[in-house]
Amino acid sequence: MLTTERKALLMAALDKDGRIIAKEFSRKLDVSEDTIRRDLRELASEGLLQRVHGGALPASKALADLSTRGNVSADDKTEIGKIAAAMVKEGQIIFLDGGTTTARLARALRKDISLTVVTHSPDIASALIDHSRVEVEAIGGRIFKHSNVAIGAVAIEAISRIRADIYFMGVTGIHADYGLTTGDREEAAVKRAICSRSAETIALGSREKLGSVSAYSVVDFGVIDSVVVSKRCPEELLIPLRTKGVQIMGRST
Amino acid sequence: MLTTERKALLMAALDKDGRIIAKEFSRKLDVSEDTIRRDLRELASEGLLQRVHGGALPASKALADLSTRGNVSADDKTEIGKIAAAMVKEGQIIFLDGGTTTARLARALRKDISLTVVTHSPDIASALIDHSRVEVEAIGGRIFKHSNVAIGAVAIEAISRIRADIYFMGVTGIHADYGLTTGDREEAAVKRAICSRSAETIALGSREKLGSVSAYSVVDFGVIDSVVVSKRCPEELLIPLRTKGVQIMGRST
DNA sequence: TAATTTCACGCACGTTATTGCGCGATTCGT
DNA sequence: ACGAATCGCGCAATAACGTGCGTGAAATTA
Repeated sequence: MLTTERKALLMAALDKDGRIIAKEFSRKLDVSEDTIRRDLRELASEGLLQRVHGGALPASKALADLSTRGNVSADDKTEIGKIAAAMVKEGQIIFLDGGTTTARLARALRKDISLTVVTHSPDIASALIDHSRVEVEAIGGRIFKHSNVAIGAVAIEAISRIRADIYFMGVTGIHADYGLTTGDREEAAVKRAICSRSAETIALGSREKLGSVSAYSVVDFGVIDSVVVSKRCPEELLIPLRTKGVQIMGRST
Repeated sequence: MLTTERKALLMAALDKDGRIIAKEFSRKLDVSEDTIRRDLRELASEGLLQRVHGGALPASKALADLSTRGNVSADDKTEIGKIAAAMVKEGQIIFLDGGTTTARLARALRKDISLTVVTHSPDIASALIDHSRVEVEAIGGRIFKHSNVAIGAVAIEAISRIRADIYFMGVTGIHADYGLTTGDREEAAVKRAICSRSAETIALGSREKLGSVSAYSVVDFGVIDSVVVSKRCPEELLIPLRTKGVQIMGRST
């Protein structure tokens, strides 16, 4: 049984059944579960399927995709959202990035708080519909499907007309040497534009972001004022950041 | 049964029925109620649904409107959405209004169709995330909470830079004498702006809209090209419109 | 051909996730 | 206000996970 052959069988089965259960295939193909898991991991890293506990699902299942993405360190993100929400003061103008962590922040805002939220994420805009005293200013532009935010020249132009008190930035990588990074060039450009229009920038860093690096640099430390992390976050991940003079928030509370 | 799969089923059921009853799913999927409750709790913490005693409901009112249960002329809207979606041709640029009927239109679009959708509704933008070949252009501006669409000068300015093939307009009133009307002055202004930038304007009229009038006039017949109605719609409601020379679509199919 | 490298695989181990159940608290319907 | 249904939480058993390591086969090199 060739590796490639086995992977092809896995993909075919996924296509047919809409799901793969690792254990089943282990028996069916008479290889160890580890091997199947390895295969699935590799196929997942190629984006051909979506790895889940117990097996795999099609990659295209946006629903499964979204819920899984949100599930990575979910408690972390909720906590960070709460901490960040507590930093917001009545009457401020804040900019909220797209992403699951900022979505938590939006939900963690007091229902009766009165402020202005600017966002280029349709999801964030929709999430704030229940906050009757929160004025929402949506930034338009071409929607980047991967993260569901508006990007491009139109978005950047619209951002340049805004002035915010705080920008809560979501990134995919926070690294002492490489600064803040994200997976898309245009998204990075938008984040930079927002930075330059905000009095204060605060990055939200759930555990898996710390110490990791993505393809495109957003800004270096120094541009951002602080990083919010959860209490759960191991101290050793923070040490490199502290040496860079980054203010860490949410630890001592 | 994979955990993720179960969650996906829950979301699908919520989408379809507009509610989830924990006990029912416990039996249907043959797992304990605790497991369902846990799933629901987790999905709720991700903002994907709203937890209630006994089960769960859609996360937001907007999403609740999309479910077929407990909605005014829901089937009507679904049917109209399908008819309108069938009018869209590959490669076109279409403008989608906010509202539940246009949301159904968006859902009714073929998953593999390739076109550009312009919208000032965050909900519509989010709804199209699964349509990987649909390019979404979001119009920014101040969000009008009542209908959750971008309005104001910023929105109108952004609209003025777009040129669309078809505008699918949602209104709250369609009346032979008063034309098309809606409940907000600024929303009416936005609709007019979109009209003027679209080669063709098609109004979507679920049954309860026909013959009713709202406070603010959008446009008169003559500006719009046709009205889509459902088969269920009583003929007598249409007679006044026919005398005005409005083209009625979706009846003879 | 013999030595060496590369690779796939399975196994063991410690870690994490999932699940059902019991319990006391909360909420709902009457 | 009261009984019943539902809830959240902690616990323990089980399943699944990732990783490091050893083995042996295949490929490469000398």
